[in-house]
Amino acid sequence: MNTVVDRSLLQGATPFGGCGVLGADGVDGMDDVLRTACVSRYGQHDTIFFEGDRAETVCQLVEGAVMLYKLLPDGRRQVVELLGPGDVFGFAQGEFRDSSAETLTATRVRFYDRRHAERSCSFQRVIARQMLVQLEAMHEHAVLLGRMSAMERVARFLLRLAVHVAGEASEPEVVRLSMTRQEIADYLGLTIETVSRSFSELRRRGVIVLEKQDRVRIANQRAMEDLAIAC
Amino acid sequence: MNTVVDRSLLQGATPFGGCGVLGADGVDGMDDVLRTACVSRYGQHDTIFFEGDRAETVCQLVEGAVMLYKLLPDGRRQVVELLGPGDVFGFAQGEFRDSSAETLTATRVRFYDRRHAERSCSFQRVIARQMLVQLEAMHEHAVLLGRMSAMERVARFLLRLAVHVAGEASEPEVVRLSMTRQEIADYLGLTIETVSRSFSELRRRGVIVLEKQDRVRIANQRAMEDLAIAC
DNA sequence: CGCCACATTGACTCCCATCAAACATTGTGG
DNA sequence: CCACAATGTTTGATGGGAGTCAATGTGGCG
Repeated sequence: MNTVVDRSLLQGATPFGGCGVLGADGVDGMDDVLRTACVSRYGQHDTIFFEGDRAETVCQLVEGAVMLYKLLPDGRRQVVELLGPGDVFGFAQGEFRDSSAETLTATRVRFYDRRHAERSCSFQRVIARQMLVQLEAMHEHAVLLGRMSAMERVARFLLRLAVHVAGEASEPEVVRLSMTRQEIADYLGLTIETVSRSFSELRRRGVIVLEKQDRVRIANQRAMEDLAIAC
Repeated sequence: MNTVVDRSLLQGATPFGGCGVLGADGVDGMDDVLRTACVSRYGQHDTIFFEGDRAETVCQLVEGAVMLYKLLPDGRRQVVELLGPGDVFGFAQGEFRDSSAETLTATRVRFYDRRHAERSCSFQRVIARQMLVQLEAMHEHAVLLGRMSAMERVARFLLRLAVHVAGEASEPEVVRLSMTRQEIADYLGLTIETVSRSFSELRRRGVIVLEKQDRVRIANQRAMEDLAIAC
């Protein structure tokens, strides 16, 4: 007596990607969750919600890319997560969102009612899975932020995007950033100048080619991996 | 027809603390989960598991404190999480543990069988909750690692411990670290010397008093909060 | 006491942030 | 179509915060 579950709910992974997870079992509130879901479209650099907003929905990225970030009172910003199709976000522990969400590209987002989501077993399963994937990604990122040099951070960032794009059909080893230098800097815990200098240095060494400002070809995969320290 | 659930399963929060969560509903595999659970004791600085170990259990901290850390090939270490009573850890996305777990104090840990845990609805609910709490803590920590000065990191660290200890009966504003300077450094993304210098600077300014090496009295709460930037 | 591990302090270096200016890219309107 | 903002990026010069290396201090325990 499986409920019919939109397949898109059952994808999800983290930095810019999505892979399979299963769900949909016994009798629970899944019907409610799906019945109350709705999809919205966003342009590039639109805000989906702000840190501190009341968290009445759970969001799932259907298409596009989203970043979550937090601000310090003096304006310093840290991008805490990059999300791709299938990823779930905006699920808060307390009453309010713990970070802001902004699109990196044109995007479609599905919203579920939080009350219903919390009641549904299948949904909890998907959430648990998602949170776990994101948590492990955060552990990785903590190592990057706490222990890596600027060059290592940038190399790892590019390599990671490359791996996640690899699945897609587009030319291999050409990564589309779809982030400004400032956004990359705020993700990697660096300044825009340091990110730019790192790109230039990689270009100088022939490790990458900047096809356009937001398109990077990885010319020397091996050198890249050495710089990123085991990836 | 509620199954009888050990209350300890239903606690859990993150940095060194635990607060309530509910669980235990309908018919699911919770019985199995609990029947297969067992508790182990550890001394101080014991390893519970290593990164890369097969992840066949899910762990819950009953008593004590545990840190999760990751190592880079060249030996650099990043402590990615601090856990207290009630916290769940060691739940892996894939087949292997993504980080190592080491006790900071004498500890009791309950182990659940992963297969059973994945089947149980109640358990999934607890896991989802736990992952969420930890994920939000990681977001906070990413800000610290990516965007804060050494002094801000140390101040925030102390203040955070103080808040979590506050609930307990012990003297107010006296924080027990139960971590070496090296462990603190590896958590905050600093070196041992920088941590030590920051403590000394705080002492010099009269913001803290070092009662013993691992006991810190926060003498000037206000000054501390200013240093930690809104906490 | 004297060892041992851990912590503190000092001197020096270097990576990255900061400030500033030039350069590139895109879109707009004359 | 080009001039020209407007935004985003790169490059340069400089300084400071934190890392590194080394020596000294300190507390715990056999």
